[in-house]
Amino acid sequence: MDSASGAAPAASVAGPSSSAAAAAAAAASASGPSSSGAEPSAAAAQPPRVQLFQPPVLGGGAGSGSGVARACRHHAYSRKQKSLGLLCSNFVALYDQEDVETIGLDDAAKQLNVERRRIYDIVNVLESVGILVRRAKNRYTWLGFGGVPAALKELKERALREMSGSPVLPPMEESSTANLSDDEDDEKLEDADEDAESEKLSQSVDNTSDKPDAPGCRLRSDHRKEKSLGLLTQNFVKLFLTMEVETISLDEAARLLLGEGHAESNMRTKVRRLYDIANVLSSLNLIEKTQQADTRKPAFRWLGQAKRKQENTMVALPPARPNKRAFGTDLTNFDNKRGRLDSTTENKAKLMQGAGNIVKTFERQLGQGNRSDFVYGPFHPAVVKKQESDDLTVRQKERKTIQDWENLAVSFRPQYQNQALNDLFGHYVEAWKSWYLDLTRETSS
DNA sequence: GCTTCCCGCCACTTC
DNA sequence: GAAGTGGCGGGAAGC
Repeated sequence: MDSASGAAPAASVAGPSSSAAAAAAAAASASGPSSSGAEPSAAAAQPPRVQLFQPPVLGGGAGSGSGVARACRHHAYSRKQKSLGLLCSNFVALYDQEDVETIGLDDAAKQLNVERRRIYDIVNVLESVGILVRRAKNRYTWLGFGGVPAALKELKERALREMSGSPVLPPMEESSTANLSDDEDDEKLEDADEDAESEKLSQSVDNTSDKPDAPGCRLRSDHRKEKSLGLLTQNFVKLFLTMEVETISLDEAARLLLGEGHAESNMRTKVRRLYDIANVLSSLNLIEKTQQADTRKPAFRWLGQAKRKQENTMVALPPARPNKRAFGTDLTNFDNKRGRLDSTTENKAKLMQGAGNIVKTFERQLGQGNRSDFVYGPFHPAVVKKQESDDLTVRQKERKTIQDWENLAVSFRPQYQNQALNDLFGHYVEAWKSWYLDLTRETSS
């Protein structure tokens, strides 16, 4: 299959960033839902009805040999056209319709003209933020963006529960012991060490959705799950949710999620995955790429729902992103070598620096004069809030939220094994405290 | 030269 | 045993 030749009239890669997705969305709605609630079989048989941005097919979906694919690479190949973010936008445009209920992976792969493997990536991330849910093999149920707030809330609560001092693991939970034994049994010992050490967030995953099978299998699948993209996504999001981190670099995130003292290769792998996740999340407008103020390192800022005006129109339009790189245009130029992650002291210094930045941004938010701009939670309806900013009920709501936060701060007993995380958290507690005091004074007057 | 991230191999899981 | 799932890291595009 010659790929490049068939390259559909790419809805303009060069066009306005969102045009591809927008066009996709428009086209999608014009031509009706693709695999609407219809029967799986029926859906699978459908030819593509939606004219989405069609990247040249390379070595994928059609089962072409990778050699051919690579051979085709020379002309017309552009990563931008095949990015996960764009794919995600198209995916959302395709399925975010009123009458879409179920999604078949095959169908999706076919419609989007990509290989299945890529669909798994997208779907795993989407599932972890509640946009869809796996129903059966090959079948997902589309929940849409309406499912996001609940998912995030759930995520946050879970994270808080995990961190809230309750003994590291629920007795019956296999998590950490399992991890341990699993790791020990694992043939990849070095790997295991790192994992065992770094499960602070991962072990959290009370991913009980799976049937309690034979213990042996369980260990293995747990181990696998612990490294899953979905889980990593959740933990990444948790960083934003629980700590209200406004921006975080992928390096930091990887470090936080992985813990210190792990192999560099592990870090690299983690960061690679985080790139994947970040691209998807940013195409959902849940995060956006920015730069850390002083280090000028690329980082991601949590947008949550705050910036999403209306659920329905919020169909994954990448934030003014003329091209893939634009969203990360200013690539870091910090002249560190890859090995930079090895030095623990340096790590620590950097983390603290990062924490400083985060606190700064946090403070910036707080001190922004008109506090009504502050978004308490990821899904606080910022727009409404603005309108009613001087409304008493809003004040009360705020107050309640604040109290919630305070409760959190008080009841919280984060037990990060990672010292840096502890330090980081300390900063937040301080920030919360002063903010809370300040606000209490105001609201009660 | 470095960052970003696509691609597809292949191990593992599920049917 | 076959099909589905997805971790993983090589290596190339992009800057």
